[in-house]
Amino acid sequence: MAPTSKTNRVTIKTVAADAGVSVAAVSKVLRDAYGVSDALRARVQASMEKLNYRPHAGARAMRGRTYTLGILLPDMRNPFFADILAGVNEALERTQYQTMIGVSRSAETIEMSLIDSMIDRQMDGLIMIGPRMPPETAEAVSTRIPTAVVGYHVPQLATLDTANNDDVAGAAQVVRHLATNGYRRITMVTLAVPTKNVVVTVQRERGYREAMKERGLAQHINIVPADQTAREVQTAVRHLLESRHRPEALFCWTDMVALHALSVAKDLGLSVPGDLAIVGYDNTIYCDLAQNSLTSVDQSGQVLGLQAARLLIERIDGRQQGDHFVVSPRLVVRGSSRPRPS
Amino acid sequence: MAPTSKTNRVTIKTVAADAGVSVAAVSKVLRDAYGVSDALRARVQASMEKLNYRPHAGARAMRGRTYTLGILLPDMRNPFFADILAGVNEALERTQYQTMIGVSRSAETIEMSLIDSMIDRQMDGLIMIGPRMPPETAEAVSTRIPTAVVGYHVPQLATLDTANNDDVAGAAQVVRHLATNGYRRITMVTLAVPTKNVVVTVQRERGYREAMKERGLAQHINIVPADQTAREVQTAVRHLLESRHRPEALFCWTDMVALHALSVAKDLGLSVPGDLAIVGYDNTIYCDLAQNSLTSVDQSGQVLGLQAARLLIERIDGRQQGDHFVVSPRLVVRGSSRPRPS
DNA sequence: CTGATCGTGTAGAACGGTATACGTAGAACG
DNA sequence: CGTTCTACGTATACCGTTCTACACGATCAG
Repeated sequence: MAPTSKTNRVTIKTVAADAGVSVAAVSKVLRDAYGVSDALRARVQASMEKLNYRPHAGARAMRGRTYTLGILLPDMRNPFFADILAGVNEALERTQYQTMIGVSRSAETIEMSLIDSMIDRQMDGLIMIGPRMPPETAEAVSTRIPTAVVGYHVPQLATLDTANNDDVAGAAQVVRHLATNGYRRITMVTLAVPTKNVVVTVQRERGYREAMKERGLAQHINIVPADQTAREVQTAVRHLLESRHRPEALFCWTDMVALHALSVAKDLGLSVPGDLAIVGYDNTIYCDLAQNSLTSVDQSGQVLGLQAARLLIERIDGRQQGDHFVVSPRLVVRGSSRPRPS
Repeated sequence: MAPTSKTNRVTIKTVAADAGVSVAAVSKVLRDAYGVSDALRARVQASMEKLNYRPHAGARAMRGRTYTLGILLPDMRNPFFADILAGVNEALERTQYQTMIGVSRSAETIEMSLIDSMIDRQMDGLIMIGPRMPPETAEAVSTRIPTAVVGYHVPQLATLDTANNDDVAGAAQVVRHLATNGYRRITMVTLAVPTKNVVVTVQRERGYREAMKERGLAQHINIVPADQTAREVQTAVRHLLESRHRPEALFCWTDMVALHALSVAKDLGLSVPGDLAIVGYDNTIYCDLAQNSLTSVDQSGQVLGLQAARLLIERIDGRQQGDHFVVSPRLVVRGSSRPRPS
């Protein structure tokens, strides 16, 4: 038996009685609704304070808003997501909204079941971060609940809002930087997902491809997919670095992969960047550690999170057309991609 | 206006009508309650399936359970917490329970407001991970909502359950290992928090102190506090490594600190472990990367999470006495603490 | 002076479930 | 054969809010 301690919960009725007004009046004060005098408001607020009243979210969910936003995260391990969350929190600081996080472990089935349970819990809106679902599904979701999405390219949709960095440009910057520093055999390590244009990795692959052609390196284009797990990544990279035509540089779709690549390189006795340059994406805190000194693309996760939250609230408040925020990525050069000794 | 689309929501009434039974009967099936025949159950379940019915969490919260557990996390950046979450998820896989995560950013005020909002949302129970609050507060929380806590030492309390590793033993293992490998000036880098015995860091400090004395190194005992932020940690470590009597080894209370220490050491041109041994705690995924090769203490986050979830559900189901799970930590030796060259 | 308008507050029906109390039919029992 | 028990279902009060409809007094326009 869950001890709901029904004995003496302070409800809206208690407050109303204490303040000597009707329940409806208290509700109005709570919702900041029209038709309350300053005097009444003050009286009610004093009572709420005194009784330490807190509205019951479940009851609220029956009719109105819950003032809770759901956040869908692919995994807990990527520190980049922490930046995004920080931005979301910043945006919500001055509002009534709270967040609840769900972790999908990058599986579409878990993703969908989490979305369902967020809807069951009457979340007012949903922020999805790098979802795995196809765009039709995303659109379907957005018709059921106001939705904003980070790291997912669907600028054509009007039913949901997006916040992205320009992944094509970011990847292109990486390639140009490496090419300028004398690297030619640049291989990209990407994520093994069904090729859908909406996913950030596919956008980065495009940027990589285009920039390689632009620099006359088309014959060196090589995109290697690897799964999310540490083992998969390491075996893929190891295989690559032990091959006869070892790449001169690796462009990894995310920092975590780049860190694994650094590890494998070190294991194989290769020096970075002497024998191999490595570049990541996201510019997470680990890049700056001296033992990594990893060149990476900063896509301002905090800004993305902040904008996504802002857009979502606008939409909850009634906006109908899609709004799509884009930030320019910025290459942060560190030791792992210093000019190639000729 | 949030589109609550009241038009055609499938409720328990719809299901009851479709199955040709009463609302109460459907509710019984939902709750797996006593007094339903197999035939009725089957019929109702078929209807629910057909109509794609999903119970409304808010409505449920008014009287019964929400089947949702709140999880309180100090921060998103420590990968150790991902292990714990994995364990919790594992434990809940076969149950009806779902989780909602809140991040307190290590601030007691945020912590308390998150707890309040979890209670407002009628969570059936709460798992707190490494909370910052004093034990009296934790006890107060546990009287309001069934609570299990990970990484928080309050074995004397009966109102809440705990899952811990033996932090004293873990720290002692580190010191003994370093001492055996020839290190004498072993300094501990800990977290700057008000000294409360319940916190893991304080327990680890105790283990460090005891083991140092045991090995006759009492005169080298040195515990340096540093805040959670990257900058604070780095300046503290830098100050330490530039001092006249530079320590021979650093025992860091968590891996993140150890990684920063590695970075500072590399910056200062110190070789690890040649000039300085470094040991962390938690054995997170980063320890195993070759560029870190960090000796660390494994406290099986997954097991802790799993046990915490198990204990919490037991308590929700009515257990009154406290249950306290303890796992033995295991030292994982890597390159950063190899024997000292004499 | 009359009716309309405005500002403020109240009453009470939802909302979608849960849980209690109770009805009923058939079986078991003496 | 009457009584009690058991198994299964139903009717309905209730949970704590929101929100629509409306009441009421004061002010204002004509």
